[in-house]
Amino acid sequence: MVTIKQIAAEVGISATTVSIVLGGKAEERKISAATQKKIFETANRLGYQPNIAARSLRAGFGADEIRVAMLWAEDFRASMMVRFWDGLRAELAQLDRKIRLVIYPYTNDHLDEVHALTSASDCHAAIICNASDADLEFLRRTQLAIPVVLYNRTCPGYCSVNVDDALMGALAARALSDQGCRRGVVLTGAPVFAGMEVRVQSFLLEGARHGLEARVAPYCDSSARGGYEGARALWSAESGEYPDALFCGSSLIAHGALRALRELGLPQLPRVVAIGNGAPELDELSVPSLSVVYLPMEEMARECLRLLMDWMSDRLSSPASRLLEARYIPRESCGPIADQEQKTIG
Amino acid sequence: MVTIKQIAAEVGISATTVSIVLGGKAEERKISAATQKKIFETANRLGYQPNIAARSLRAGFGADEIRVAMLWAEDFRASMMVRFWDGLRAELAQLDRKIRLVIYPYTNDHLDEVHALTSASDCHAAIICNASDADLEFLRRTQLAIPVVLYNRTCPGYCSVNVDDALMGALAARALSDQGCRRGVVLTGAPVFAGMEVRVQSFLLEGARHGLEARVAPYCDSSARGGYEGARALWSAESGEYPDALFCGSSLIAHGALRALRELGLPQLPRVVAIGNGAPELDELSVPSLSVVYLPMEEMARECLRLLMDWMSDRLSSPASRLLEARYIPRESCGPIADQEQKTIG
DNA sequence: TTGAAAGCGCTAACAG
DNA sequence: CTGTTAGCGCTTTCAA
Repeated sequence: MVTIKQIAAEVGISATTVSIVLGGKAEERKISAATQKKIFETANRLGYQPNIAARSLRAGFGADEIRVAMLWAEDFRASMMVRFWDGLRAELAQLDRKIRLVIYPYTNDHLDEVHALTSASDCHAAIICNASDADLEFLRRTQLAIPVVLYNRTCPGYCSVNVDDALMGALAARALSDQGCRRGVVLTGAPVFAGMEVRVQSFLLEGARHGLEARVAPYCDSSARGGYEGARALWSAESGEYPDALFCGSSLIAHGALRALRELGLPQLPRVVAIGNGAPELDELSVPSLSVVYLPMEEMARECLRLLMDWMSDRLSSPASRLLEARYIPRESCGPIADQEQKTIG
Repeated sequence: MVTIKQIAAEVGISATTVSIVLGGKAEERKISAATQKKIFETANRLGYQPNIAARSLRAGFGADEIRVAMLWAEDFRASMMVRFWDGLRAELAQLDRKIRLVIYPYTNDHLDEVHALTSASDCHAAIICNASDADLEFLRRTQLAIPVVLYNRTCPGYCSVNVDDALMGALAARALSDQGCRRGVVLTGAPVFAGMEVRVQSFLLEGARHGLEARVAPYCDSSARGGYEGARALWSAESGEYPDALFCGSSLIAHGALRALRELGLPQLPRVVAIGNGAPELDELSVPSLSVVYLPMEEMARECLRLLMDWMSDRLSSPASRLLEARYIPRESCGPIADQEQKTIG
């Protein structure tokens, strides 16, 4: 990288003068127009960019802030980023410490390439979201340079905030079976981590236990369009009796599916339950409104940050994990669970 | 802020040793357990946090990256942040330079408190989104320390990327009047910048010109719920003839309104057009699917970044503005515009 | 009108 | 086992 020293050498002048000119203080320091011109030209020619770290160090600014990285996989879940971000922001507002939150997009299975984790010179701490199995494997065998909390994943030696994936699947099964459903379909995207499969397996198991026979449809794209096309294909292929229950891996998939089912003009719509990972607002207003097993993402984000603060300030003697509760929220697409004591299920 | 020097002084030891211990190299450097203990205790007691700027400078890491701030107002538009962020990410992938994008949330009317803009020691450049009129006034009278591009705002002396607000309103009016609508309502949130009012005024004007008499409803909350409640109130209050056209200030508002209108069981649904600032995917799949005047947010984000790069590398001799095209996208909630030459409207 | 020197906080090399 | 020194890139005195 080109520095003011290099520019100075190139022009045949001192670094001080270069700093003055590039810092916009040429007039008050009465630097000659000729010198200014040469400096600007050279800076542009060499593609000079100031070193931010050097400037902040010198200015002393930002020394009091704690920089926390929010690692978010840049895939179909990008649209869900805001809920998590919102949760973190809400928690920040409560905290006394000055924290700067920085989003680090990363690619699944390439967490090992994120320099901020393996060096301590980029961030003070990090929250890792959406880790894939390969990413978890990397974490397991690596000693990171900074304290970290995992969102909805577990890994030995790490703090984490989780929901009970098995319970989520079971709740969905119970909701549908309690409404009298007997033939179910699971429509979901290709699993990117073990928990997704746990949800589905648990759904199948708990369903079977309550008279709901279900099968897993071919994986669809994890989007509204994926849900639309997936549901359309499923119901079009059906020759005999239609399924009376649909369990979707995400609310986006469910919204697409609902639209498709409606278009098909079926005599009777199946009941639908989804993992509620999207904006609740949209789930409430779809036609019909969407019943979900609600993923308390904002609350989990807040908990991640709290845990991280505790972990950083040594209030925790060893890595801790916290489990947050996933609730079933009945809406029009599927009625309530008969048994009030949801937590005993599974 | 507490530094390793202070810890060293407190313990009665050199800064080097403190650095070694806190850097996790105590074993290989054979620092005595007693010293380590004292250092850790003191660091915790004083609440030591390493100075990131000093570390990066020392490590030489990050010197090659350009840090760009994305300033986004933390209000109801937070949910729209992802589209913009996605657009920027797409453009980043094309660029040769190594750029680090950092989201800086700010509060409208308080842009002047964003230190990153007035000091050059935090970021190399910034993209300012959602500026309010007060924020623009601040920009007008201030000489910022870093190059900046404005998203969907204009301000003398600044680069900006815009859409034609008047055209957007006019397109909505044309779509509705071309479908034979005669009585319209505008449902929108309280305007946070002049462009929102321009859209509405232009809608009213172009409507009147084509036989569509419209009025502006009381401002609703800028959310799906706001649209739901707003539409419900409007149609419930109606005694005589119902409006046959609805123009919504955002797609979220429209989705709420659609749901409300459907619930009311009207003999005939009004035609609906919204400013398409949400995820197109959702507009396509609502019931009915939503016709919008599409705000090309991702494309605008990319253009912001391109403009910023040009501006920074001195390829522009003076601030430039670019205008992107807003298109009407007919879906089920309102048919097409008869005149193909949309751009001549207004 | 310009330059020399000091120092922001940290760590690596080297010396005891 | 621990300390001294130097220097990362930059800006701000202060001196010429």
